[in-house]
Amino acid sequence: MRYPEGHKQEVRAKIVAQASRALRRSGLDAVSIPRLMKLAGLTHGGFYAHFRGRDELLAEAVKHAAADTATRVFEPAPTLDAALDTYLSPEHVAAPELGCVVAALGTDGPRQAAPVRKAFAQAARGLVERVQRKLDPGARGLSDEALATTATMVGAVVLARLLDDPALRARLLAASHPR
Amino acid sequence: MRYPEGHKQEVRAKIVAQASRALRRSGLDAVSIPRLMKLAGLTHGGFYAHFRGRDELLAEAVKHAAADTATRVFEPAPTLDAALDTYLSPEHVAAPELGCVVAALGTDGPRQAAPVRKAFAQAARGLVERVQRKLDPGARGLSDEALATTATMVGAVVLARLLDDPALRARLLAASHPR
Amino acid sequence: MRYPEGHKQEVRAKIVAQASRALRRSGLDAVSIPRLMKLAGLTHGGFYAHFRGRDELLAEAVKHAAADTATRVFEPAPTLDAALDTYLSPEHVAAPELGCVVAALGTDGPRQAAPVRKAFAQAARGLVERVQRKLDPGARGLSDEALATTATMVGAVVLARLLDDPALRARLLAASHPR
Amino acid sequence: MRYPEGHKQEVRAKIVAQASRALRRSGLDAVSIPRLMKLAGLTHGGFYAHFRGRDELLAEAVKHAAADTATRVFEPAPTLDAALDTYLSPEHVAAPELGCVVAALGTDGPRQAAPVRKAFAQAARGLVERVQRKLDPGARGLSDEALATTATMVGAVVLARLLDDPALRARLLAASHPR
DNA sequence: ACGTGCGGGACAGCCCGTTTGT
DNA sequence: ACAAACGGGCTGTCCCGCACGT
Repeated sequence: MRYPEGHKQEVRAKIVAQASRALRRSGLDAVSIPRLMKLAGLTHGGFYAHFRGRDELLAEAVKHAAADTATRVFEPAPTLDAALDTYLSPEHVAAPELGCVVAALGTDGPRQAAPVRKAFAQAARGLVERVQRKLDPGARGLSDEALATTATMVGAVVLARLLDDPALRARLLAASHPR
Repeated sequence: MRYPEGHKQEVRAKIVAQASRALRRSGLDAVSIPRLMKLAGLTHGGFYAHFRGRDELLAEAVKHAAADTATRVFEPAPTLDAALDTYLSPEHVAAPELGCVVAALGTDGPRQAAPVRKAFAQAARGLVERVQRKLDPGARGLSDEALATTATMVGAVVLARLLDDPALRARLLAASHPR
Repeated sequence: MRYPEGHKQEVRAKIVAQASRALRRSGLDAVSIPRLMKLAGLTHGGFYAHFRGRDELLAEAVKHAAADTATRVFEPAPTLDAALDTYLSPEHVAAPELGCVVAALGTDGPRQAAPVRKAFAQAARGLVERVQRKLDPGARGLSDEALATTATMVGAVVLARLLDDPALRARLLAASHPR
Repeated sequence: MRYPEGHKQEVRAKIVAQASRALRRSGLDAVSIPRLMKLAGLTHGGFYAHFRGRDELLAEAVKHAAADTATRVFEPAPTLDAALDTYLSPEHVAAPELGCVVAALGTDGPRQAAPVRKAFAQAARGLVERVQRKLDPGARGLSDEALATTATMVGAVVLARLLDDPALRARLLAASHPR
């Protein structure tokens, strides 16, 4: 083979990782295949060796971003309180490209093609499950508390990113923290 | 004037109204000037007689949508509870083109050009103010409760639109209702 | 009446005069009604109070330009030789907006709508007649010599305007002068 | 490559050829990129893969047309007389899209952007050189006779196309023929 | 696997000619 | 006589998807 074993998987992962960040920073429409491939150090021509089309990449990138949030926010946190400290921090609000894909793109999800929409749905459900697990690791299903808490934290980050008054933004984040 | 008095304002209003609905249904990027003008019964040629450019229209449309939500959701409601009944209803979730612009496009706001971003910021603040007024009509400033409630209701609608399980969606909406 | 007697004729004449110059300087397509009316100190809306449409103005302007050439080039000249001195001068070549409309726009004539084309045809025939009159004031009809001389002088100015070598241009003009 | 070897050159040549004809028939302004590409069997989206912009195409098309005239008029002609028989023929006058670009568009040349103007200048000079070569194949430089003859033949075709009297047109062409 | 290049399609912004009402 | 407004066209740009060759 011309390329080392596992090369393809590496490249694919690199593309997805770049897409995952670019999506959250700039939105779904702003990220084009040429730009994306350039970020991955390639040209746009090779894209279709890795993905059937744009939507397949987007779906993959949304999944990647969701997993990224789990790793960055939920896994290190010992309690829900600690997870919310991170999720509702000014840093998370200021760095959407590294943050929660649901807060970054949630409103765009329902408008996408089926595969992408599915990925968003799974990301949303996964977020609630993460919260649930912190609330009660042994529980089965999703509690009302987990649902409401997730709604609040997502809404708080969305609203905070919209507001242009830093003081109000800080108050909103604090007020949205259960304790 | 070629057209009756106030014709221009009518046409401008019609364009803005169409934009306001189209935006919330299809997202900011999906609505193009040709499509928009066609919805208003015109062709794209005359657009620049009404607006300086695309962003001016978008800003206007966001403001229109925010006012629309105030009219449809908050003004008829005697109490916050009643307003939330409407805001968190399945009908609101299912009809984004008639619903809250913050829930429909919130995550896109921060990525827009300054005039549009400003309109989003004002819409977000206006939403909190509406909630505040229902909570305590005489209050000055925004209370923590208003901020948190707004975050919850916006997040609940965003999340509900993402989820593809109707039962879970209904539970989420109910759980996000303070009472 | 709101405007003094003869106001309309004056305005029409001003528009035609501006068009006549603009045409020869910039070509038929480059002269737009808005620009033209602004040059005449008016807004473009009133244009159709003076002309049925664009072509009527163009035809008028071509006629005006043809008469202008007669006045500037042929009337002051005592002989054909003197007329050619003017027609083939570097000044005429350098200032198309004041020069012969046939040399300035000749090739565009055949592509215009009927009324404009007619005006060009008349301008061309008039040019030959002017030459004929200088050659033999008493003659009836057009002589071969007048036809050939006109062809040469028009072609010389067209070619001279095309060439970007001033020395060659001067030689061309001199060589195209019968004596 | 997706397309056979030399495909791009073929497509570019096809576009230029269509432009070259359309230009001479309809004028520089009348030929738009969408129309042109449609004539070449393409859509206007791909145009900028072949040309930097409109002016690059126009310059190319003018050069192509000049070469076309050389091939059609001058190369087959054994003598200047024969070349003039063709150049001053009713057929040439009636078919500008296949004829001399200087006679078809000469007056538009000086009004174009630099690259196009240059191409016109070269076409004009080339025309004189062709005449010179027929007059005296061994000569260096351009003689007065070649300059004047070229002016006459160009002017005759321009004038002939302007006149709407077929009989007069025929007399003009005959009278402009040196012998 | 990847680079290059091409074709179709869409859009923003601009300008123009014309109509219609005042 | 005027002015606003509308319909239509065009340029330059971008993007997606694909077909090659390497």
